[in-house]
Amino acid sequence: MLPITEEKLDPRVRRTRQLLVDSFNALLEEKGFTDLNVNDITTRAGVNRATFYAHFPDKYALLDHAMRESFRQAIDRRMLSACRFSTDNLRLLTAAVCEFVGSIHTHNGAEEQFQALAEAQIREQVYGLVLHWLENMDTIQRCTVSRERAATAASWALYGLAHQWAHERQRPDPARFAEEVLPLVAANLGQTIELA
Amino acid sequence: MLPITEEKLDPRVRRTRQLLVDSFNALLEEKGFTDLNVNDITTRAGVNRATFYAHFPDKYALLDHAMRESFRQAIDRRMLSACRFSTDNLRLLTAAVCEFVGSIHTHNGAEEQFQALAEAQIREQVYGLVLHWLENMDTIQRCTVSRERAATAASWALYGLAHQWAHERQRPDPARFAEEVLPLVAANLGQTIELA
DNA sequence: CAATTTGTGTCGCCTAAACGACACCGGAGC
DNA sequence: GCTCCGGTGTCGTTTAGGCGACACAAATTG
Repeated sequence: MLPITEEKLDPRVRRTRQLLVDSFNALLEEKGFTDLNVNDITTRAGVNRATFYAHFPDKYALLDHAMRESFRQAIDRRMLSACRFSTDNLRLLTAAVCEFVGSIHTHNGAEEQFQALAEAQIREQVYGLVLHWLENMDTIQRCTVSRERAATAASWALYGLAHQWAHERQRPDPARFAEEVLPLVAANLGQTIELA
Repeated sequence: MLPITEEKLDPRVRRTRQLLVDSFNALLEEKGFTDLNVNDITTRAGVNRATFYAHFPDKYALLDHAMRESFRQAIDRRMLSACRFSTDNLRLLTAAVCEFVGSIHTHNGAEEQFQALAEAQIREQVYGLVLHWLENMDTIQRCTVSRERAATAASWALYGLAHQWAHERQRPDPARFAEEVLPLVAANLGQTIELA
């Protein structure tokens, strides 16, 4: 029941999606999200424009997909999805979210709709991961609220903190910041579990 | 009539070929040419094995293609194919061949059939380039031999010198070596043209 | 204002590539 | 000897993608 959704899909599909995502990310750095059209993306990807619409309804959907992929990789790289809950992992997750939010903030700070979609993606995945952790806890104590509510609170709190951190002019080290705010996030989970 | 053979071919074909070439080059570094099979190549490229045979009859043909591409890029990068003849360009070409031969020699020194195919590819292209230069000369003087013969002599001499250079234990700088042997190569062309 | 221009989204026809199955060969091991 | 097996090469069927054309909306421009 690992969250590894390694869909064994047609190599052509996988390839085309990757090409589009890569092209999109490159253009994002160069031109920003707003002035960047489907034609740019497909041309650079070496893919026909019609093919784009076979995969994504519009560029917003691609942004959504790209963000999901990008953030998922950031999580996987730290081997957080494979692990179970621990205060260490929670700290690592916090730092990871900070770095991710920070990087997109510095690069695409002004872009409105961009931020919104990225935000939703990140929260969604943090929610999923935290919930996954909670479900696999062996010591389930003091379940005053459902895991879902706890996960919701934790994911929003976590993102909010990262957001604030990203907007500070003099950002402290992500790891240090994570250490600092750990109790706040843990408090949300503390309603369902007993922290070590 | 530029040698830019930018065949406007189906993006799928271009893409697949590139994937195969990249995969091939990577495996070449890791395992060498002999122990490396079609399955390895296609698996890494994310391409079906049958597709490989739609493009190349066997791995030798792919090596041929990869060498051609690789060397052509090395030439294009120095903008030699776009230029006309000059002693400077001849010097640059010599240095380029040395570097290319040197790199494949250090990496795949032992591989027999590998060397043979690479050799043929390089000579062929040097021949084509030199011939192109000769054909576009404006001062055609003392044509005692045909351009084709001169190009043949020059390309073989050039490769031979690069080959010897690559086999020396203490290789001098390619540019320096090119300067040193320039008269030898130029001598072959000297039968058809008057050097400045 | 009308006349472009630029970007978007869709559709039908055709081809490259995926997939699985097949026969073949040469070597390893009983 | 024999079988087994990994690698090779081919074939028929199905599907993703390329291509051009189309209608449409939103700027731009004269």
